Amino acid sequence: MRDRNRHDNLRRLCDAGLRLFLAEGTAAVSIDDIVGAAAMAKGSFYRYVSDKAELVAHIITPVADEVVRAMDRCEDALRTARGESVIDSIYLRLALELAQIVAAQPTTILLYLQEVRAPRGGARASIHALADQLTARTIRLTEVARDHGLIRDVDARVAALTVIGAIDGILFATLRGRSDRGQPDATAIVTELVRIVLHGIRR
Amino acid sequence: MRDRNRHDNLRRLCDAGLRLFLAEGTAAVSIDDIVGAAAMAKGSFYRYVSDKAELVAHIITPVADEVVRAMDRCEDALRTARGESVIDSIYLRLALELAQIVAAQPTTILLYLQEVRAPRGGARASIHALADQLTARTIRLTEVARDHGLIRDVDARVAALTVIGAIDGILFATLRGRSDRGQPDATAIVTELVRIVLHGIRR
Amino acid sequence: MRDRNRHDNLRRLCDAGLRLFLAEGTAAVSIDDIVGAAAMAKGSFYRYVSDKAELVAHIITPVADEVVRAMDRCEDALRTARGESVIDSIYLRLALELAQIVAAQPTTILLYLQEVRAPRGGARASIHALADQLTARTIRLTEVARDHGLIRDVDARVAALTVIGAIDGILFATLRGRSDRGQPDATAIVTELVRIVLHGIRR
Amino acid sequence: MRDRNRHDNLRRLCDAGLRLFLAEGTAAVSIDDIVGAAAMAKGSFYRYVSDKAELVAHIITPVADEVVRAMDRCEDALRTARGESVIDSIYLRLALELAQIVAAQPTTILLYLQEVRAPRGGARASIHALADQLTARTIRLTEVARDHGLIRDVDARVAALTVIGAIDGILFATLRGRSDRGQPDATAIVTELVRIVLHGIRR
DNA sequence: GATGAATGAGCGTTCATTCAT
DNA sequence: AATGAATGAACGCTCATTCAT
Repeated sequence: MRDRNRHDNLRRLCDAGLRLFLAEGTAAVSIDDIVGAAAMAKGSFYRYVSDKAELVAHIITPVADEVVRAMDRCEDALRTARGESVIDSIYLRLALELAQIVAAQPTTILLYLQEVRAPRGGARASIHALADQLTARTIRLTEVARDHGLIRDVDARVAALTVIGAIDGILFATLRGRSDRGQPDATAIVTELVRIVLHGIRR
Repeated sequence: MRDRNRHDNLRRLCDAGLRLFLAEGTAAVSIDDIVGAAAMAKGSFYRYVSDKAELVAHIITPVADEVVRAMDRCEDALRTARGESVIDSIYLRLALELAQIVAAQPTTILLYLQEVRAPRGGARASIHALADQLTARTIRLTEVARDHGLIRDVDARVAALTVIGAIDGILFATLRGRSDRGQPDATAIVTELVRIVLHGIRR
Repeated sequence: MRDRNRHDNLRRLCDAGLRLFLAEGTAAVSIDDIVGAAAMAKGSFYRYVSDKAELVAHIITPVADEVVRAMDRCEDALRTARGESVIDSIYLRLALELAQIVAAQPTTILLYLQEVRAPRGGARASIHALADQLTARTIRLTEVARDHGLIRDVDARVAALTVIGAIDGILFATLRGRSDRGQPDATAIVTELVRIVLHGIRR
Repeated sequence: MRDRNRHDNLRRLCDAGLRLFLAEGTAAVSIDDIVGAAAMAKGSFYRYVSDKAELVAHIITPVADEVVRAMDRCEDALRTARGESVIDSIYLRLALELAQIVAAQPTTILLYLQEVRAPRGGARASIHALADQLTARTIRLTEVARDHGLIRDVDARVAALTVIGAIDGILFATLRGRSDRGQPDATAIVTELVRIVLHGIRR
């Protein structure tokens, strides 16, 4: 009962925070704004999180963990894979898993995309932590793919950043566009992304 | 002489502001920080600009105007163009002109890319104004191209946002990456961008 | 049984409070700190005492009562005493009784000495109450002594405050010094105090 | 003119702070209280000092420096002195110099005495710094005196702390007593102190 | 009786903005 | 024209106190 309440209140803070962060940016939202939107006293905020950065982390981390796990599974699968068609399906699977995450949590992903370009600092530690994980894992994935002869023999780091940049840009444009007028459509997004990635990188 | 002085001081504010905005984000930089870095009294700030948003505008607008003019020239040329090879060269010319702007003002472009995803509000009016202009003109360019049968018959708005998203993402990754370790290389960036755009959109 | 529990809990609060008050001062210790150190819920604090001042009173008052009773006994004895050697032994007896209290409750006495100089207010009501009692009784003792011709014919108030000041200062230096490195030694303290008082005041 | 103003305002803050600190203790006085008493905006406080501790330091340090210098002069004089009467006059001179400081700045000295017993921490850094200096120098003075055979052959540290404790206690009782009903009388205080010190320590 | 969640006033501190010099 | 002192609203955060469970 107590735990239930605690969980509910933390959820209300996260929901209110996410909504406000998307509308005004993490830097412009005050603790007062958040507790006001969550219909809660100011002091209660600090019962659930130690500061705004931790609230952002509560919003980001679950999704971040899912994303990182999907990429790790992809990397593991690639390391033992043989045959081009198998490898293709491994990448496709990653794309589908990521698309499901995006479809399930579009607003959290949008928050990430919205804030990740801001310089480190402020309440964005968890956002840049995810960015760092994504960068490192994408570089490793690209190295594995190149070592399998799947993609052009390019600098893995440059190719990885380019891919991330493109996906990130298109995803943001899509999600922000949708969020401006309704719910995002996961299928459309995934189609777009897979097309871009495969067209841009494959030899 | 008076004007000369005024111009120099405004320039110093812009330079200091740009440097700080890139390092910490527009939201996190105080007027005190700016006048401190510009070695100027706080009161003088308000003699040159009315607030932080106007300083950002002073930094962004010249570059924004150049970008918009280049796109307008491209649109004008396209409207009267006949023959596929001519049209190809018109697009290439746009790409080159934009690349020159990026190469000439990489930090200003980086500031734009860094801040454009943050929600409207704060000191970002001029940044979102440029974003709006870019979106509107890219959509029009896409419509013209589609009407000429140059690109696949897609929703012009979706295609435009996708292209902007991809360019924007790659450009940011490139510029931020370069700015982390030295000066950006315009030629490399142009090559990358042209390749992406042509691969992703042409039929 | 109920009372036993109540008494134990109050004791735990007093012990935790005394330890924290000595380490950080009554003003700097929060109710949270106290219940945390006493391993008790915050709400329980208010079941046992109404606020921090009352907790301080629970710590101070028992010792204060002992001190006051010893002084009262001394005063009573003096009022009926005849002969210088008798009177000498009455003073000596007071000194010994006080020394026993100090030796039995050095930390409580140290808390008193540490806080008594802070202005009235805060959680110090009981501490200043003891100070007031000490002052009043010392003045009366001095008056009695002067009336018996035992000490120089000085302003009793000035002499009393001087004696209190000196004892208080030396006692604090001794107790704080000892508490810095171990348990205080009652005998040494008594010796010191008696020497000072008798040297400083007697004719 | 600007400097004049700055000096005046800092002075107003120190005066208001000292008055409030004496009335309520440094811990209980808020910045709001201080700027209210100094008839100044809250933000101005931070133009003159960085926090409450620095304001206390501004009040204490000038007096602390005078005290320390007087003790250093005494120590220097003692190290080269020959003959008991010379040495006596050196101590007397120290007592007079200290008495002049007390007479000139009784409220600052009272603040020191009032706060020095509170545990380290809060805004008391400068107060404990002075306490440390006094302790160290008193121990050295006592060692010199003992080495000259001027005082009983005791543990210099114990003797020093005892002397400080006694002076400190009497001085506080005197100053607080006076400040309760009027201006302190420097001559009376000095007489009392010299008598105590010489009676208590000399062989 | 015991708990700890909830509250909101109050704290120290920062900052954009104004204005006398 | 240039300065930087002055302002006070607003921020992040703490805390004594209350009260439903």
